[in-house]
Amino acid sequence: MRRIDLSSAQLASSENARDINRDIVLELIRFRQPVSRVELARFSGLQPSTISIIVEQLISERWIREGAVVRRSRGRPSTMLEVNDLLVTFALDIRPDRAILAVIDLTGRFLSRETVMTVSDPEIAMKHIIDRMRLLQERHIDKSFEGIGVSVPGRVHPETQLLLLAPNLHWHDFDIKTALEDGLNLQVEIDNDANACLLSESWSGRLAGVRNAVLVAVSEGIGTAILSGGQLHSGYNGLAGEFGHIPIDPSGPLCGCGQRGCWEMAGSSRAALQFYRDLAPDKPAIDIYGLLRLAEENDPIAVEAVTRQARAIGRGLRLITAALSPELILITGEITSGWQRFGPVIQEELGLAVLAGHPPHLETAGDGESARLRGAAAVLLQRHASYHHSTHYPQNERRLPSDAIPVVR
Amino acid sequence: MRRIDLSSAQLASSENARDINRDIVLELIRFRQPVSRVELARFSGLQPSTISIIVEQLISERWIREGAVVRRSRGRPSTMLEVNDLLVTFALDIRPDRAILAVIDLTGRFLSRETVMTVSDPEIAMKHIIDRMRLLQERHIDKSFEGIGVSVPGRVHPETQLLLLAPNLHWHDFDIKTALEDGLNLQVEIDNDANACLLSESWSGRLAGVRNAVLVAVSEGIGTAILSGGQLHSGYNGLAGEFGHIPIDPSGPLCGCGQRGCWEMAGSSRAALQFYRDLAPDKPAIDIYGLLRLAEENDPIAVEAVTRQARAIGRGLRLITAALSPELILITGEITSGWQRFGPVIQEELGLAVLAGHPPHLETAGDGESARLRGAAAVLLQRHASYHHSTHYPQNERRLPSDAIPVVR
DNA sequence: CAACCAATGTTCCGTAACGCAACATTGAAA
DNA sequence: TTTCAATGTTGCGTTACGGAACATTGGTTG
Repeated sequence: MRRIDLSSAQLASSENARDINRDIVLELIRFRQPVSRVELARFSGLQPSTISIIVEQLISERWIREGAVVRRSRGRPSTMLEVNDLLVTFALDIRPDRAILAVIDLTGRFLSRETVMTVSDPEIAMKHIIDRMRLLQERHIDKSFEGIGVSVPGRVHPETQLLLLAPNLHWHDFDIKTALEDGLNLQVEIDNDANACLLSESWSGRLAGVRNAVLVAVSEGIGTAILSGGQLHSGYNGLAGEFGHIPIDPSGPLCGCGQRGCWEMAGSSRAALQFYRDLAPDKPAIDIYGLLRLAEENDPIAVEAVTRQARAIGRGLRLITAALSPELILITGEITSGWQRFGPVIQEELGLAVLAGHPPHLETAGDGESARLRGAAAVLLQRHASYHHSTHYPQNERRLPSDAIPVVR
Repeated sequence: MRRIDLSSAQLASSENARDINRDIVLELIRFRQPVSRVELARFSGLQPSTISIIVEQLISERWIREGAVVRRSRGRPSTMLEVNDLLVTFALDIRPDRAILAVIDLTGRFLSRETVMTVSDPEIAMKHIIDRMRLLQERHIDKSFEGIGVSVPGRVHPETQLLLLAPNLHWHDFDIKTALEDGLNLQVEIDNDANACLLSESWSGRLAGVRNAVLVAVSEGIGTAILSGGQLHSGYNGLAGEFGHIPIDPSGPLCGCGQRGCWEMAGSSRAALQFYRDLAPDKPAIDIYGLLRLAEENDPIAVEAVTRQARAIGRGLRLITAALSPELILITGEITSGWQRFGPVIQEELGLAVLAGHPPHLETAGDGESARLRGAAAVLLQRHASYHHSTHYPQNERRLPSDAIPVVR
């Protein structure tokens, strides 16, 4: 299949081929390390000669390094290649009530991970975070910090990286990117938390071969991320994926967004707690983990509350399926800890899909916090790597005289 | 931005660059013809030497041809290049009640256009269509027919091109592609009618620079097509875009699909007629054009019926906006003929978007029938051109031994 | 214990791209 | 008739990848 939108396409030159193949090789090393050059040639389909050159480049750029020399029964021993774990990134997961700061290496391993503070005033919070980052840099003095990836519970403008929408976070009009860049002189990349989770799954190799997927993060609200054609769909201005505020029940309760019966108001963890309170107004207040524990202990009211939530989630997924027909739907959030019981409920509701074809596969994605942190790191590394290349091989700028392409707009 | 899904990526070689640049050049010629080689170099950013080689190739493949020699005040005259209008395609737009057959050249001009028949038995209908096509081939004996593009009111499997879902068309289990291929020995490509309309807009250059858009085809039902990242989003199995059956009003009437209050049941032309019948049960039956004419003549009941439809359309668009945040929403269908009056109603309802950022631009796309036909031609030409290249430059197949890439699936 | 040999990785050459600069072409303007 | 400005072509340098010959290496084998 050919790209449709040629008029805005970049010109191609032979360097493009190298960029693509280099990425493929790095990807292979990430997943198959330790791996020899000849194995890379076999796996990738590239010639050993080409692999050697690409590997030399990747080593000189410190993405990878030579490791053990492995002797087999016959022949020249192979020099194994592995990802260079001296390259690390900061990952910052900002939540409504706290922030998690981690140091993650290229393989996705956590070198450190700490809860930083209760967020109140963004200025103070950021100062605190920057101080902690300086300490971590000193502690990992042998590592090279490539930048800072940030996951936020809100929508971020793809260009300016300013917060556009973060109802659960009271950090409006605060420029996270600039604050961090000024504080540490590192590259900063910010993205939505659901997007980060999806990127994390992609980075981990789980989405290999999957070109259309949706990740649904069920927590206090519901956030979604869309993978379309193997790419994150951020929409114009980065606002895509707000399925959480799609009306699913016009007779439902009023949502903070002003509409009635948003999906969030029935499918989120907050909604499950509300169901529980409605069903058992006299019982003591609990949190979502308490509710799930009760449900696991077969407390009928708790089971009913979470089942209602699960049904609502399933109904929303049906809608997403009609809209996007993804191959795979990934769920993260607290409800995944009760998956054996409530996964089938969601699946059943999703299976009521009215249209032809199989419903999408439904699976859980790992722990939300780790996923968001790894995703934040992935966001950074993706952009960082691109930037890296483009400085090595300055792309020809396509000259666009004022009358170049008729943009009918 | 870098592609996420590298593990399924094809290897790149220098031929890729040529393919991309060749497409860019052909695109430029399509939009700027007649155009000289030097102009192409200026517009594209490629060197004149490179352009010469690419142009030579395109001429030898008969995509373009040399035209007039233009003398300017000074210097060597330019040899203008233009798209070769001897290359034509069949475009077939299958509708529930009829089929339209056209011959379209590379520039999108119609060389012929006729309504073929009332569709009943697909076997007979197809036989009739093939006969007409043979006649047209004889009539345009000087042209070279590159293939047949087909637009159908239903979903088509991207690989097998079999009808998956066509509630309004009773052609189940009939293999259109094979029937046409066997009948005429031409390449056949089929796609959904909404996708065809979107491709037609893209082909016409209207979507230049727009990477996220949604087209909404409002007729008896509602069909949508999604442009994500500059590419058609067909979803897994080609079933994406079924927004028409998204529940928008659970208390609404029962839809043929078994659900209650589907968007189609309030936003389609059929719904507008139903509104009219409900409001004026005694008035004589009319069709949608009659209703729109009445509305234009300020018949209050007709105005009310179409206004209800328009509001429903706007509500659905709000939902699409929350989900996908497109830059542009295009509307086709009968209601566009009352756009001055009802466009603002839709716009107003869309403007109630609860989220940050501007709502998408809302515009009409041209006449549905022409768009579907041009889109059908575009579907064919896109695939045809890709095929063409791949035979000229056989891509290296990427060897994938059984243990090549860990597909965690 | 030395020659063998199988597997790894490198080198060298051919081909296909694009960029760049010198050059050829052309015909009106001076 | 000469000049010259604009178009288009040719030839060379660089960067890709593919392919085959070659170098490397160390256990295996006689």
